[in-house]
Amino acid sequence: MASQRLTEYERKRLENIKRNDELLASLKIHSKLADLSASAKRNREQTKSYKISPQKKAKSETPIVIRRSLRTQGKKPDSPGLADDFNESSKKQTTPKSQVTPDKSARELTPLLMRDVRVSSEPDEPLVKKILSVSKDSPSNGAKNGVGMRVTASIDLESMELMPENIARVVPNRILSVKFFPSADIRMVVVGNKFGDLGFWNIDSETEDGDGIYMYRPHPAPVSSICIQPFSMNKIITCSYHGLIRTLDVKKETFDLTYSTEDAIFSMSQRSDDVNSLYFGEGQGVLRVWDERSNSSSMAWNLHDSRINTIDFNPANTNLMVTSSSDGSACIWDLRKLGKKSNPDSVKEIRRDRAVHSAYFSPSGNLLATTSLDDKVGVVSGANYDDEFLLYHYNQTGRWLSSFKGVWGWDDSYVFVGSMKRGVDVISTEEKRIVTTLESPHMTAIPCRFDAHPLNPGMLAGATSGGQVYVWSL
DNA sequence: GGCGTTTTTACACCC
DNA sequence: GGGTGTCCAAAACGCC
Repeated sequence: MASQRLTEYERKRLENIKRNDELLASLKIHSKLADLSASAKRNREQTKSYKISPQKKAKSETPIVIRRSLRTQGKKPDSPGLADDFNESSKKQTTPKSQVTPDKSARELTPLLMRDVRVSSEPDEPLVKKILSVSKDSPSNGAKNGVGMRVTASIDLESMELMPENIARVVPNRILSVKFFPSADIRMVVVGNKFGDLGFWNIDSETEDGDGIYMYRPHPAPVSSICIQPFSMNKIITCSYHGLIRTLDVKKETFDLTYSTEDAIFSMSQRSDDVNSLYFGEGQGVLRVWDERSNSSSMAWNLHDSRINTIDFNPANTNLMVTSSSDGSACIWDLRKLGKKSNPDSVKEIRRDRAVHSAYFSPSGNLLATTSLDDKVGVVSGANYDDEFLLYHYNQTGRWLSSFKGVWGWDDSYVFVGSMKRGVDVISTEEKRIVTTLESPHMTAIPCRFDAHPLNPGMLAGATSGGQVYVWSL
């Protein structure tokens, strides 16, 4: 039975390898064609796009898919013949084994050099320089905005615009996570895709360094979340379905290993007032808190019966946390009352008929928006979040698209959520309806995942399942 | 509650 | 501009 399975995976693996080779070959040809006749092609090919480094391809593209498909299907990753496919040079077993991950192989515990996992042909220097230049300024950025590092503003939806130059294909394939650098000084977007690629797009730097697009492969499986430390932006934390949390230290130019587990990590978040703690959702409903100072994890709480899709904190009271889960609920928790029980009581449970893909507190903390597979966007309000309105919103993204997650803008007025009709539906919490849909002829795909720029009102990034990023601005 | 099965269907490429 | 191949995820349902 088991050996039959393995044979099946081996077959699929070979198919995958072949397909990836073909994909990469076509990309290579494509980029060469683009160089030769850049402006003669269609609109889609004129937009900025990542460029693959030829030397990195064979090494980086093929094995990744294997480990991912095994992992996500719950198979042991170290099946015969697959153990040494990632990085042959680091087979040494000298790395001390972490108490969290007794059976991880050594290669995964070693930090990855940025240049070793670089997939794009762009050199690292301009990106590193840029990030280091803004991370110096960040404390002043934060201070002027007080708690939360977020600007509150009322914006005019009509003036939000998607300019053609603010569109780029940052990575190949499906984007799962998108995040702006929390700086008012640069416009930089970071995205994570299904293959484990991390893409950087410096929107303003096309003259200095090509399209300003950089791509790395720190993970062998989908990048489920990205956190950027607002007070030290040279630290970029990423987590993956493969069970690893890696922290990119831009100063050291390494992707360090922060945490490792056998289970998939589906979500990750930080409290705005505590940069040393990392909250993440692991496996089928487990929440864990990682303390960076002690380099250890707290006890694990069993908050849900299925995967935790999002974790968010109330900006006005970061002791209040909300989790959304595929068990059909979103729950609010008081962190001071989680206690020692492995199954603590929630402050409030919001039930939905099907999986809840997101739950986010509004900028003031007074409202909370959920997006669920029962085709609803819900907004709860009131002293105990007991008042609720539910809005029909078609959320059947199917197999090829990342699920929709409605995000807040820059005050409590609007929730932005992807539309299957190639647009962004904007829900007014006051009018309790979709008041407008952001549309553009430049959008060739459906934006699924969003991030509202924390310091730049009106600037919204939308990421697609084809690796594109759209940035609206005022 | 744990499992196997069924269902969903957008996008990019290529001519 | 239209046809075709990708895809092997995730969730719900049915069965025991």
